[in-house]
Amino acid sequence: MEHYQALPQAFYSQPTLELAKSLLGCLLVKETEEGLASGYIVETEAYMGPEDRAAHSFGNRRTKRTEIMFGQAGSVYTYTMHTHTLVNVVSSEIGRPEAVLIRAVEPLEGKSLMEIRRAGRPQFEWTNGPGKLTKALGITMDDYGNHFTSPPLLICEGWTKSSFAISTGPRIGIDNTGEARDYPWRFWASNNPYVSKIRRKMN
DNA sequence: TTCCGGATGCGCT
DNA sequence: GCGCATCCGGAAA
Repeated sequence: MEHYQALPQAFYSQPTLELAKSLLGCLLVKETEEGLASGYIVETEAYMGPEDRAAHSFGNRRTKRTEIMFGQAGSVYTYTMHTHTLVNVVSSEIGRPEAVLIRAVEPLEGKSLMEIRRAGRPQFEWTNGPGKLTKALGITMDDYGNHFTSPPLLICEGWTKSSFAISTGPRIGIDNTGEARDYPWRFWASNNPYVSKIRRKMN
């Protein structure tokens, strides 16, 4: 992990919607006792704090779980839901609880490890969803409150910005949140096979 | 397409 | 304390 150069703190000081786009193509790296695994971020969603009905921090809700969202940009916000761990990048200034959810990555290193962690499923299903990528990379609640500039969980420079196109659309899985449901705060690398599948909703 | 695991938080009793 | 909902995924039906 020594030869990985984490993006500097300054990277995280851009506005949340900008950060959500800037994170696309960056390399997410996790080291565990089993070994190192990494992938390029190909899908993100922005959660815009107190005014965003879909955010855990809506209305400045401040609990043990959301506490880190009020902390320094670049902090790791992990939470569990329905048995899965999801990972977010805290953004905005201290006291403004905004974050970017990492929804999908493209596997780069540690593929044999990922295959085992993902129970032998085909490669395109290792990391094409927020709960899947944490399992494949070995991201857990132990990462909560750490910072993406320090091991064992890093965000590093990846693809050059001009090498791929960015698509935009509404977020996934937040159907019961009023108008916030339709905000186009999901970003992904166009035509990338590792972007998560849109969950069919049954209205 | 339907069901449900199981941590977290909330609103109510 | 209890019931319910949730930024999901896998297996059953």
